[in-house]
Amino acid sequence: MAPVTELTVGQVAQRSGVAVSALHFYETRGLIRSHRTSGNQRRYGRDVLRRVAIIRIAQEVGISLAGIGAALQSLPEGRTPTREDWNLLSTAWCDELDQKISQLKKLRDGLTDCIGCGCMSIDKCPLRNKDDRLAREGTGARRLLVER
Amino acid sequence: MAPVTELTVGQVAQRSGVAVSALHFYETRGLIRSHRTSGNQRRYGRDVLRRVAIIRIAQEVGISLAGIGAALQSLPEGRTPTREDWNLLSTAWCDELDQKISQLKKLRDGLTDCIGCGCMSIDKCPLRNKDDRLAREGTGARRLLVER
DNA sequence: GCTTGACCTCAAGTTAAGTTGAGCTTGTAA
DNA sequence: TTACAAGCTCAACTTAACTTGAGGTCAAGC
Repeated sequence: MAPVTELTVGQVAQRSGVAVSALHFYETRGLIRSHRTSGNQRRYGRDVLRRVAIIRIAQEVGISLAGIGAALQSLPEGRTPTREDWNLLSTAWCDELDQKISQLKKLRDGLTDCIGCGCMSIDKCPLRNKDDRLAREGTGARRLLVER
Repeated sequence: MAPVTELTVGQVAQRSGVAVSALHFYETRGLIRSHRTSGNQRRYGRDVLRRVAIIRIAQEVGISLAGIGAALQSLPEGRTPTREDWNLLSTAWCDELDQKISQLKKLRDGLTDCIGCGCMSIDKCPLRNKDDRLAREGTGARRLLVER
């Protein structure tokens, strides 16, 4: 058997749980890289599994592929990510996660208030009325409902 | 001036902070309703503001329009939502929110562990390896990274 | 040496949630 | 009564993240 160091796209797909077409797609987006055999088939180093795993985790956290790409770019060109690199990324993403969590919490608390309090006349509900307030404040400024 | 009970699409747009085109769109999706003037222009009852507000809140919470539609369907046909109805919806959505929050927390804690612990060899990282484990467990079953 | 399954490329399709534009109609204020 | 802002419909475009399909190549086992 050939050394296990090189993986075909199918093998990567199976081990990572990501479809072959998605791997192709990630490649077009510059998120992963491969070299080709003489017969033009993709071959991946084992580190691609790390990358794909990172990509999936980040997506799960709600980061766009573009964002993930940017983060991965920050890694020294073509280098297999070290623990330092990973550390950096996960710290950054952890912060993003924290932000998202607190945003959601604010919303939830808003809803909770709406349920618990007497505001159920709806018309006085703080959440419900943010919109209206915005409108009255003038522009159609598309501010999000949540305070940032 | 005519009684303020009926709103034009433009007025709804302004008061709700939602674009006219979005209101049209919501209507095609059955999320809001209007009747027409003899000249075929939309007129809305004031309760549309409630509906739109609910829609926006739910979206903010990460619920899809389809999901919102389903929830709104559960309200008695064509009735203006009462405080009871709203209560029901917000309770349900609050639960969804809670779930989302705890999902994110799990992910964050996973990341945090990865940062703090010695697992930074990456290869032993619990997050990183969920994929691989899945692959080994057999199918390409597209399970999400997070436990539910 | 042939069959078969894995690969390859490239174009087009998909879903969500709208936006944009064209061409035409209403409604209202001067 | 006329101008012009606001409405109307319908089709097409947008972005993200892929998937699907067509048409053709590669490689490995029998």
